[in-house]
Amino acid sequence: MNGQFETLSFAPGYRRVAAAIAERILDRRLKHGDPLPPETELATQFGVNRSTIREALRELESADLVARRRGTKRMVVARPAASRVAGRLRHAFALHDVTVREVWAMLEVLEPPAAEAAALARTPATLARITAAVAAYQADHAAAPAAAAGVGEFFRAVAAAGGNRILPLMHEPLLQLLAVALGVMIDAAPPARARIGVAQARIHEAIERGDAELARSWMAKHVRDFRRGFEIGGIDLDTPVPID
Amino acid sequence: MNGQFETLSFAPGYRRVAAAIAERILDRRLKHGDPLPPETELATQFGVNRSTIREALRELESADLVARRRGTKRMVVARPAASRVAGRLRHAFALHDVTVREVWAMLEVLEPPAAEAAALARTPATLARITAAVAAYQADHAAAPAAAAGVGEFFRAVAAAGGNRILPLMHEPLLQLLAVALGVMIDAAPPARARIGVAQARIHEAIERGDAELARSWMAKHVRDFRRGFEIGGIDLDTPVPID
DNA sequence: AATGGCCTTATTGTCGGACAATCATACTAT
DNA sequence: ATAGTATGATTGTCCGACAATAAGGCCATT
Repeated sequence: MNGQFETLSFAPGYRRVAAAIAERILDRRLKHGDPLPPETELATQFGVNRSTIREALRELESADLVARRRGTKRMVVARPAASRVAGRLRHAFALHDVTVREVWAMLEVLEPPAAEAAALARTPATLARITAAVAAYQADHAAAPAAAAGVGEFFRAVAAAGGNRILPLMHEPLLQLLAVALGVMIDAAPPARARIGVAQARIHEAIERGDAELARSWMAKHVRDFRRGFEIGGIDLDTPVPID
Repeated sequence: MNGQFETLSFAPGYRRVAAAIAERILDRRLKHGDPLPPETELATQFGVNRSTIREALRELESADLVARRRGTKRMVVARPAASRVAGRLRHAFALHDVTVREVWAMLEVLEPPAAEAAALARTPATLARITAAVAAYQADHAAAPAAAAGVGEFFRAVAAAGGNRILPLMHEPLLQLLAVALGVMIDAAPPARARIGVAQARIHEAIERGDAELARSWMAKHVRDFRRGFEIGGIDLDTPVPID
């Protein structure tokens, strides 16, 4: 505060309205699932025009703090689903020209602990999802895109089994970013497909038996293996991740 | 496709407009920093009313795909900054009632590899930031909030030194979520403050010397220590993270 | 009782026009 | 070169309007 004035802040009405509603949602005065008042009522309550309200609502809608169920009119308070937040993150990463190497390095950080946690916290339901993912991958030996999707589902199932709700949110954008590169890799390096199947089976087995250390080490090997696959597939690790 | 019709999708005009512009941005036809055409021109180009354009713009603005430089009128194409994305993620986590334990577990996953990477990829500039963070923490022995902020800055500096641009984006929301709990902990458990200082110094030293293994193990110990701090500070690990 | 048709009302999506505030720019005077 | 001034472009906000449609109540049919 040494003699300088702080920059005084303007804020357009639509932004202030959005902030006010967001605050109500974040401090739980508006709970998840509550219907929002109609636009006209919001307009009178805030003392602004309906157009202004609508712009604020678009902002909140884009932030996934409010949503509309399909084929319905009233808005309800929502909470951001993993997939939506992941999409936002994916955009951010893509626009920052994140490279395949960086995404892969993050997977190398996240997945082994995820497997370890899954082995410790598994339940019949979460285990079933992993089993299904492994089976689906091995059944689907036909198309590369399907195989790539199968790889993603396996990681998702393992992450979900760990019981930490932050992990799925964080690695979802990574999986989305890698989807294209994975497809290329599986197409170009046929042995990779088989090795992935073996690794999945081993990891699945370790998680099923509750052997955390084994699950971790196999997962580490599994992720490390991707790097060779990318190199064989001719994917330059230092180019920006390809977008769909 | 077995006899079921796919749900045919309407989409309001403002959403289609937003999607069209977003696509142009994501496929780089509109580059970062490019000015957007004025609203009236967009309206005629899309053949819709300016109100519709404005609602679409609010959506893109909230997604941080477009932004306005302070005190200027024209919109420019932007790319989501770390802080904005982190805020969005923090909201999502908070609304999902994520617990202190979950946040802390993620730090336990992310920070040791971050320290390891920092030791391998450090540069004079990134090292200087870590040095400054350690010094600031040890100078600021007065207020708990300041100390908590210092802890955050240390983690940020280490993450930035690793050179992977995804990591800072991912752990930023975790630090924001933990800020409150850290303040409480530092207030309630005075010895914790000293131990944190020691750990920071050791990690800093290891990174400076390029000793990746030492950096990793000290960071692991450092994060593990937080758990004890939380327990001593009377913070229940299984309650939702406190929001500011 | 459940189902489907019909009507009324409430609400949203979109439009057109309007106006003040203010940013951008060119021009002028010092 | 700098500061003032005039002009046009652009945004923020308002008003009023209307078609389309979701919500909800009522009624007849099965």
